[in-house]
Amino acid sequence: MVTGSGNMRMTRQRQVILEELTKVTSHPTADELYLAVRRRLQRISLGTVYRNLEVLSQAGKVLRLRGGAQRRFDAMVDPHYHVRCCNCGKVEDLPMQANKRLDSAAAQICDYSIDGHWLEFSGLCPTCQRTAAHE
Amino acid sequence: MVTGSGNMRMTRQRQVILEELTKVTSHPTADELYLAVRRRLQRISLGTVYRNLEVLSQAGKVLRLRGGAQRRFDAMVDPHYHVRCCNCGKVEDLPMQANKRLDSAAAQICDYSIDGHWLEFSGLCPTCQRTAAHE
DNA sequence: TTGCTTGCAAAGGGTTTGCATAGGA
DNA sequence: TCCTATGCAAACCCTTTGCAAGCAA
Repeated sequence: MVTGSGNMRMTRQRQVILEELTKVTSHPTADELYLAVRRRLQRISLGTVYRNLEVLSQAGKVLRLRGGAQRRFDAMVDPHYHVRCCNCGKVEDLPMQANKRLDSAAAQICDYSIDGHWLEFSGLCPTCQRTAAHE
Repeated sequence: MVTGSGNMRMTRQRQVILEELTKVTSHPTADELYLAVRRRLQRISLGTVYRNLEVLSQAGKVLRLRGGAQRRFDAMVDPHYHVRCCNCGKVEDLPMQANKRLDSAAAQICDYSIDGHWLEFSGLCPTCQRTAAHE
């Protein structure tokens, strides 16, 4: 297990980053989160946001999304799935329960010790569907 | 559909890139592939490799893997799943059939027009399991 | 001949890092 | 006090791009 929250100091910056991330469901990038946090801590630096997101995700308090060109983050750390719009890149949570049976199935057909999976759907979001229809 | 192979010229570079990618199952990065291709075409540039991987993936002849810090590619374009070693980053194919029912399930619980999904397992590869055991 | 492709090199953009200072515990 | 965390800015790394020359069709 690599989920030790260890001796992590709860600094004001770290706290505000976590609070702002918890406020939204938009899976912001580090930069988007930086903009939000800066409204409360004017002197915070982007580097601090990156460093804290790294620390927080190692402590299991933040989820780092896979895929996409840019890294995205989520304060919802319970296993869940996502949909990503293949046109605008938006990512949303899916109210679908993570299926642990997939892990056992995978474990049976390969020699890895499976500890989880990532499932992401892709498609057009409603907005982009409308845009596409007009073309 | 955006899968037109269009009027793509089959240049020597493009052909060798595709051939070298087809030879391996290691899901190489652009740079790794560049090294392999350069053994046959000494003057090829990394930019050309990137450009061709982009063109080939838009033509549906190459699969661009998601996730991970670096982009990886696969000549196996039929839908299939992967396992990624969370220690060394290696990616392998899984002999597991892609489950289309997942798409319908997702389509029912969100308003995206789903056109596919990405399923990737994570765990320790046999090599890293052994390394971990010695510590 | 036409215009897509290439090699080269520079630019881009997101993320990481070194360093002196600040500040939790 | 002790040591981690911060702000700042430079460094990094992968990827993209502009341009003149090359080459497939």
